[in-house]
Amino acid sequence: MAVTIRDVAALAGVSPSTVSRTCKNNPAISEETKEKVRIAMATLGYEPNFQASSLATQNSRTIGVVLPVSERFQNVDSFFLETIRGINKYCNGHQYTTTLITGDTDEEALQVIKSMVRSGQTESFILLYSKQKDPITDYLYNEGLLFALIGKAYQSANQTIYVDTDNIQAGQDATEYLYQLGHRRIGFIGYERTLLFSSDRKYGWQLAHFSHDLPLDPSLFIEIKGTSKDMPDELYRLLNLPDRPTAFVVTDDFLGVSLERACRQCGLTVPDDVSILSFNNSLFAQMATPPLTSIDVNAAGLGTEAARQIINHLENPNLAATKIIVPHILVEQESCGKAES
Amino acid sequence: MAVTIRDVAALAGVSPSTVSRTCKNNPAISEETKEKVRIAMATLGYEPNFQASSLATQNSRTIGVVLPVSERFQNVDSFFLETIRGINKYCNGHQYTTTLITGDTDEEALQVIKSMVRSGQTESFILLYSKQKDPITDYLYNEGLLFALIGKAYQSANQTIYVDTDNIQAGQDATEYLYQLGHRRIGFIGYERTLLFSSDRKYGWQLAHFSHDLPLDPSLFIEIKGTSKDMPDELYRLLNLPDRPTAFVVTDDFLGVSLERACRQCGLTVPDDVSILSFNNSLFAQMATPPLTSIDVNAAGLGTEAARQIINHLENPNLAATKIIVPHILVEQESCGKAES
DNA sequence: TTTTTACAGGAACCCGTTTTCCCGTTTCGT
DNA sequence: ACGAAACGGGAAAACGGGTTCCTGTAAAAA
Repeated sequence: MAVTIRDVAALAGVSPSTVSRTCKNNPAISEETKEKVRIAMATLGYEPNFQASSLATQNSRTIGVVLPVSERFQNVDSFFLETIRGINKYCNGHQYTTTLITGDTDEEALQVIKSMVRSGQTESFILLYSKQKDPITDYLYNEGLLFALIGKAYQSANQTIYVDTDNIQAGQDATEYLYQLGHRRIGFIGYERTLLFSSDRKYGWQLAHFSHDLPLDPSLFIEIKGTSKDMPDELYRLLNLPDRPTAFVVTDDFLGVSLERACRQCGLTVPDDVSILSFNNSLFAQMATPPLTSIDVNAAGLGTEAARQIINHLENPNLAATKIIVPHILVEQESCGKAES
Repeated sequence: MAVTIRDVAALAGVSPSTVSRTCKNNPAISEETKEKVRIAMATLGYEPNFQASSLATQNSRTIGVVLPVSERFQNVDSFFLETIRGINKYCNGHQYTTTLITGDTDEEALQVIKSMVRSGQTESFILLYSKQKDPITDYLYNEGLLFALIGKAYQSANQTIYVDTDNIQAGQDATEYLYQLGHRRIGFIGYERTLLFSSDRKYGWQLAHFSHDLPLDPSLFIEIKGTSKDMPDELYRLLNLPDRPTAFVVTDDFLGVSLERACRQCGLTVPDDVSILSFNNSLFAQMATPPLTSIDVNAAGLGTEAARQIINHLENPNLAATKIIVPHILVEQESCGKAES
C-alpha cells in the first residue's frame, strides 16, 4: 500500500541505500543522482516509514507532553491548550510529533510514562507544570531521561531544563503599574508557597514595595488554600476596613474574577473603588465585568521554547541544561484606574 | 540498553517466537511454558518495543487527536481538555497512545495529518469538532481512513463514526426545565446555523414550544455572528421590551456569562428578572455571578466513547459505522428561578 | 604508464517483533 | 502396530530503513 524506499529506488534506478543517503543529504552522493532521487520521491509522494526509521535510528522523534493531574490546575485549562499549540507549532516544523500523557492520578500518569519509556516509544518529555515532590519529575530525573519543565525547577535546577516566565519580575511589574497609577495600599492574592509561580509573583510584589519604601502590612496578603472556589473571610474583612487596599495583584484571572465578585458583594466597584491586575490574560480576563487588566505570559511562546530546547538537546546530546525566560506583557483593560488622592 | 524479546527468551530457555506467542496468549503454547516465560518477563521488566511491534503488525496503536483550528472554538478550551482526558483514559487502559495534532490553519493541520498517514505513524483519528466543508474531514473521508467525529456528522452520516450529545433533546430538556418553572417567554441565544450543535439545541427549544402550544416569536432568537465578544443590539432591544423574555436558553456558558453582563447593564437581575440556562457546565458557569445552571454534556464521556469506537473498529476491521449518543445532565445552580405569575 | 586517491553506489546486515513454515513428539483411531 | 492428526515450539523470513563495508570506476599524482 504505502510507498517504500525500494519503490523510490526502483523508479530512480538506484539502490535503496542511495535513496536513504539522499534523504540525509550525504555528501557521498553526487548532486546529479540526488536530484534524480528527489524527483522520484516527489512523484511517488514518498515519506520514510516512521516506525522503521525509529527502529533503525533508535530515536522516536516523539515528545511526551505531560498534563498535570491535580485539580488545582484546572483554572488554567486554556493556558495548557495554548502551550500545547506552541509546542506543536515547533514540532510540526521539525518533523517531530507529540503524544499527550494524562492520568487521573500521579500513579496512573507515571505508569503510562514508564511504559512508554520501556517500550521505546518516547525518550523525552515536556511537563506542562512544575510541582514539588512530583513522582513523575523524580522518575524522569533519576532515570536520566531528557525532560523540560514549564515553570521553575524546584530542585536540581542546574541540571534541569526549564522554561518559565520571570514571575518575580512580572509580580514587580504588576505592582509597579499600580503604584504608578497612584495606589499605595496594594494587596496580593495568591496560592500557598509551594506553588512557585504564585510565590514568585508575591515576592515581586514585595520587592516593588521595598523599592518604593512602602510599608508591607502582612494582612495585605491573602492566601487561597486548597481548591475552594470561594474567597476566604480575611478578604471580606480586608475589603470592609476603612483603609482597605485600593488595588490588588492577583495571581491568576480566575482569582481576579472571584475578587470582582467579592468586591461587588461588598458594594465596591471596579476599578473606581478597587483596581485589579491579574495574570494569564485568558478568556476569563476578557469575559469579566469589567475586563481584567492582566499580564500575558505568552503560553504559546513557553511551549515553543520548551519544544525547541528538547529537540535541540535530542539532536546535540551532551548540551548543558538551559533555563529559558519568556517575556511577559501587560495587557491593559478596564480593571485598573487611578487612585483617588 | 533496553530489554528485548531475546533476553527474555534466553532467560526462559525458549525461542523468541515462543515469547512473542506468550504475549499474545497464543493457545499453541502450553500453560506451563507460558508461565516460565511470564516469570522471565516480569523479572526483566520486559515491555515489547513499540516501533518494532508497529512495524511488524502494520498497526501503530496510535490515534491522532485533531484540535480545531478556528478561533470560534476557543470559548470551550476546557471542553477539549476534558475530552482529551477521556480519550486518554480509555487509551491508557488498552495500550494505545494519542498524538495531538494542531495547526494555525487548516492547511497546516492537514499537512501534518497527511505526513503522519504517509509515514505510517497513525491510521486513525478523532476530530474534536465537527465542521462543514472541513478539508481535514474531507481528506480523511476520501482516503477511506478511520476517524470519529465528536459532534454530529454533516455529510455521509451513515458512513461516519460520530459521538455526540443529543443536542435536540438537550435543548428541549433545557426549555422544558424553564417551562416547568413557569416561564412562558423563553429566548434562545446561539450561533449561526452551520454550527450544528447550536442549531440542534435551538431546534429542541422550538420543539418544546410546540409540545406546549406556546407561540414562537422569531425575535426570541438571537444569533451571534462571527467571533464577536459582545452581545448584539437586538438582545438589548429585547431585554428592554415590556414583555421581555423571563428566561433564556443559551448555547454555551461563555454566552451565558455575556448574557449575565448584558442583563446587569439593563438593570435586570439574574435569576429574579431573567433566568439563564446554558450548556457545558464549564468553569465559566461555576464562576459566573450567579453561577449558571448548565447542561453538562460529559466531555470526558464523549472522548472515552470516541476512543472506544476507534479502537473497536481498528481491531474489528469491517464493522459498520456507529453513532453514539452520550447522555447529558442538567446541573442546577442559581441562575434559574420561578417565573412570577 | 603506473600507482594513488577519491568517491559513487551496491550488497548485506542490523534494529526488535511478528508470523509463516516446518519439524519432532505424543496421542488417538483402526 | 502403524499412519494420521494434534500439539508444542523452533528457525527464519518478513516489516521498512539505516549503516557499514566493499567494490568498481574515474580522476589525479608520480
